[in-house]
Amino acid sequence: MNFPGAPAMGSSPQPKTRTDRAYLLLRADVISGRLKPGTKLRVEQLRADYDIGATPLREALSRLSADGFVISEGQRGFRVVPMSYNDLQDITRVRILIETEALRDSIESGDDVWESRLVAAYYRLSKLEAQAEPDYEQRERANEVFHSALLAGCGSPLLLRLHHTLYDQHKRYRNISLLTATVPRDVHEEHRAIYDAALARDATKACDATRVHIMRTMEVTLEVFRKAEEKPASATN
Amino acid sequence: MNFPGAPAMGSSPQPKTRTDRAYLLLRADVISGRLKPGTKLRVEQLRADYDIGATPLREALSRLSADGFVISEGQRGFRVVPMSYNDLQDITRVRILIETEALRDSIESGDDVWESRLVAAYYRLSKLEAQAEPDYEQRERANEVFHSALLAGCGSPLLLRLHHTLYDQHKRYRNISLLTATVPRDVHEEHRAIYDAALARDATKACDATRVHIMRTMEVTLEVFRKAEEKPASATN
DNA sequence: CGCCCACAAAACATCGATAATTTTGCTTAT
DNA sequence: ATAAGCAAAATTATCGATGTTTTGTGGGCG
Repeated sequence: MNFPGAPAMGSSPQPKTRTDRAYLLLRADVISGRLKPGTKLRVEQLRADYDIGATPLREALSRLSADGFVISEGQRGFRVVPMSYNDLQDITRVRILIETEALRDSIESGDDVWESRLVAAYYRLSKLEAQAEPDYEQRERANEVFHSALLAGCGSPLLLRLHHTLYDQHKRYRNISLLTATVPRDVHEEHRAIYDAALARDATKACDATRVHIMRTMEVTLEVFRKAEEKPASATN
Repeated sequence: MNFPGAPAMGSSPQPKTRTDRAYLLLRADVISGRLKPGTKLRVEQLRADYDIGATPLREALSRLSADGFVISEGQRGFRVVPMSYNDLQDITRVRILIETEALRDSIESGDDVWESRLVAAYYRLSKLEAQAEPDYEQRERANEVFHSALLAGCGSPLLLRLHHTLYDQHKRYRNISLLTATVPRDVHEEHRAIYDAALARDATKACDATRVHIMRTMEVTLEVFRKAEEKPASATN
């Protein structure tokens, strides 16, 4: 009764194996903040929460530890990687390094397809950013698509992979700051600057704009984060 | 991947957990070339070879797949990451990016301890490189220690971590080219240039020298690698 | 003669249970 | 009362066994 299987549906990535599902779920929960920094990840607990066996869970946790989302403490289990002022600065710094390099490459070697995809992504993002009543969920996704589109022309799989991981690690910090969103900031203008420079094939200008953009993002986040650090309401669960 | 900030020590005498041992053994065997590119990693086989249960092995393989040493193919098990001309170029490029950034930082903020360790590492490396009858094992280790010492002053844990992984991925390519060692090359001179610039606190010059050094290493390896690619003797096992 | 389907064998992924280790809580002596 | 030492409890790491998917092979049909 096992047919060769339904044709692949690209849009909804239903993970084929349980390890993959566990990986994606845990990753998403760490990034979204549902799993708080420093939380101990007891396998029994996770087993109940996700309805996945211990083995695939441990495998997923192993992968995540290599990615830097959780830490594997000797024989004392796993816990969510803590967040810190210094860590955010470190991630930001490396992200700038990786992203500007990839962007430069992308701009210099991107073809027509790259351009048109970039235009589309920017158009969509602009529309969402212009909304008076923002849907953060969609906006976040559009933001991610836009940044990916910028780099898509880059010829280095490694750079893209690193960027993906760093982007999500950074996102974790950004997510906690969204809650307390604060400082006035014209994000759209920053995006526009990058976009214009990219289309004009001015790599240096685009990289500068990207640097500014990422730095500003970090600064806003740092602000919120420092406050949150003073009164730690983290669940030690 | 879990490693302390400590400089590379070849062998962790007794990894605390079996997963760790499996991880280190597999990693070493992939890097050394004992496990050939593309080889299918059958769990039963590994189980027999390393005398470690299936669970820790799978966890180790998961970590390695996140590190980029093996690939996890859907429901079709694991295999050693293939090697290719393009991959080497990609790794080299990113390694240069990461290593020069870390080096610049290190030079600008390294203290006395950093300096003295660097002197020691260079001294040892020089001695080994001057030997008429080279011990590649030791030389390789000294090389690693030297490069680590150069970067040790860098304030970014992330950069160091990335460097460590990239260095080892690069090493894998270098190892296969050692067998067919060929092109005349004054490695010591390249090291000296980096060393002198670093001690003189000339970051730009040191980065340039590093770039040259890494590029030369890649070129030598590419040479050998291209030949090997023509007559593929790889085990499809 | 070749292609396709069905079946069998192998390998992978997963589960439940066991062994080993760490943490916790309690007792006792200073 | 406090700190050290021991014992129980919780939790992790690991193993052996079981279900599923994939792969290889042979026979039937066009």
